[in-house]
Amino acid sequence: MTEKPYHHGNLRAALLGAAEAELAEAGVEGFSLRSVARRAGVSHAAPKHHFGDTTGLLTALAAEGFQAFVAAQTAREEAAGAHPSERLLASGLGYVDFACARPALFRLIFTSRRIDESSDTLVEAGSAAYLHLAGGVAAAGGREGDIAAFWAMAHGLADLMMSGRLAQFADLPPDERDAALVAILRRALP
Amino acid sequence: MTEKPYHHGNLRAALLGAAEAELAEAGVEGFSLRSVARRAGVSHAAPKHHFGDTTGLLTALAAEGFQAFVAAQTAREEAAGAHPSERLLASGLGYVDFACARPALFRLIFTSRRIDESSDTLVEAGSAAYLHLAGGVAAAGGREGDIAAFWAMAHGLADLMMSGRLAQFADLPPDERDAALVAILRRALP
DNA sequence: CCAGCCATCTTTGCGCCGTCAACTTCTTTC
DNA sequence: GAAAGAAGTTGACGGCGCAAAGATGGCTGG
Repeated sequence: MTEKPYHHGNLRAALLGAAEAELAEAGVEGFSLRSVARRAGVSHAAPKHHFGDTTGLLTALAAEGFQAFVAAQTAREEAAGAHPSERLLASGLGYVDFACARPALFRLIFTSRRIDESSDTLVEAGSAAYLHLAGGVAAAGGREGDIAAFWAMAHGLADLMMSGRLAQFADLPPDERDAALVAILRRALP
Repeated sequence: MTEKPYHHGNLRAALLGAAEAELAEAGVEGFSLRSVARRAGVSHAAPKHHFGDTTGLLTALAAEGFQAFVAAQTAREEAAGAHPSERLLASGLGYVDFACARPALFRLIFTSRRIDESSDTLVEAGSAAYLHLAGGVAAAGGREGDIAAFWAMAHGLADLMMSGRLAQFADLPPDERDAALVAILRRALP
């Protein structure tokens, strides 16, 4: 019955979980390190040892976010057929999925000034995400310029969907929504 | 020799200017109302009377931002020819121009949770921006679905360019850069 | 087995921040 | 020309990020 052991045991993971919850509720702007600590049931200075400061925590969260971001794309790809173009389109749907499901994390990753862009783990995770996309485009017969085109289209759709600016699609039933998005994504295909 | 008159005279405008400078330097995350007041040379509580709170100030700034955003697009359109499709493509370049020239304002407008989305002036300014885009797409022979496609492409390019993720284009000389962007935007044309 | 080391967490303190309330100064209006 | 109200200031409050120093307890070498 260790009610409140002095040592948490797995505080790092608990803080990351609390941080994402905090991020989802308060957004990057309202993010508070002390609030995260309260969520995890520890003192307000406890995060320091694991992450240094707010930037450190958010950077670690962003690195994890990139992995989940790629996973969302992969999940869609695996549900698609074997045709490379279809898989790339599915990947685009996964891109949008992630943005809509975890908007605060999406924003943190792509537009926050509160993360350390030079962090090794973050750079690595971000590069992996880019390589995943570039690989998909290449498999679909795309060349260098096609990467930017498909990326921009998928990213634009994701960002607008996430911020509720394409309500016309958001209100559709899932399969129709996906079909509408694919019809647009297809324009950016190689 | 009114060294420091008690009444500023045009504090509202001065605060808006200081706020954009603050935004550009500190970003939405690091934005500080007190710092804005210091920039304008007034007491820390002076903004209250004009904008209420931080959200009020940022919301007013965002509304102005939307107008500048449309202006950036219009400037490009007027430099383009008379052909509707070319004008729409030029508008897309203006979209990207604005994002790159005033990234913090772009972020404030599109992805900040720190503005009052229900503000009348903001909604009006945002609607005007949307209608401008929709009008351009319609003039180019586009239908309902084409709006989302072109918007997403322009927005995605703008967001990625702004955050330095398309360095391949950013490093190009202006005309080549524009040509590369137009080549991509063209895919989203009706 | 136990002594000490070290990672982990808490407490305390500092300055900055946003917001509010009360006050002062100026302008406008009747 | 005085009252009324608009425009700024001052002071206070709690919350925040961060740093330093203390408390706790797991772990390792003897």
